[in-house]
Amino acid sequence: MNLAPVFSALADETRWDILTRLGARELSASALADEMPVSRQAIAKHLHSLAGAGLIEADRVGRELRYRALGAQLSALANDLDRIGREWDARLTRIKAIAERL
Amino acid sequence: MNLAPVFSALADETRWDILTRLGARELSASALADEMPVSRQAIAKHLHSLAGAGLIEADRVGRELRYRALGAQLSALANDLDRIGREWDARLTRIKAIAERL
DNA sequence: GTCGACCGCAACTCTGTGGTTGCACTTTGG
DNA sequence: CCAAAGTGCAACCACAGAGTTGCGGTCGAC
Repeated sequence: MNLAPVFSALADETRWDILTRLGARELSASALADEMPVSRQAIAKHLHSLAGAGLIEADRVGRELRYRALGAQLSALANDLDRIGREWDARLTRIKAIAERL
Repeated sequence: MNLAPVFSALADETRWDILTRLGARELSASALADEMPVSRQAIAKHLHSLAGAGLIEADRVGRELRYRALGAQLSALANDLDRIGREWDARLTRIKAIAERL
């Protein structure tokens, strides 16, 4: 599985800011733009890439789109990372065990 | 804690390629350049940013630097992400519970 | 001691993308 | 019904960074 695209979505400071705000409460693009120092269009682009990475979802409420963060996606990513990390360390300890047997 | 720098270290495809190779066995910059389609200097830059993010370490062996991936760092990151993801989802289920009480 | 392998630094190119402004479209609220 | 709020699309600018080439330095092998 290819993790780089998801990390690239998470790598931007502004995008992470947006994500944490959406983790705390649902917000529209305009509402986010009101409380952040960038234009609404910049926010909209970030929301698109975040949605593309499966990290947020939107619901229509009246004429606005309320976005919310999807924690399950983050947890799934965390699972993959943990698995990979353990693999690497397992290899190291295996090597070390062989070395000590000499 | 500021996660964006680590994310941006993980956001590049080539860097993941390097990381997974180092997860399988220790390699020098030149050795990596031999088996990858980019120059040694490009590899060296990636190794610097990966080391800066605490994802790899190097040992001197003769005149070469052998790099290895640090799985513990990945697992630590995984922990943080999982915690955050669960927080977000916990908030959602809390809201949903309140909504259903009406 | 010398040659070759490995590393590091510096300058340069070029693509990707985060940000902006401007305009047009839809929809709600009064 | 009309104004304003909310969104979307397009063109443009500016900077970051991934990649290259070139050179110099250091250390091991012979």
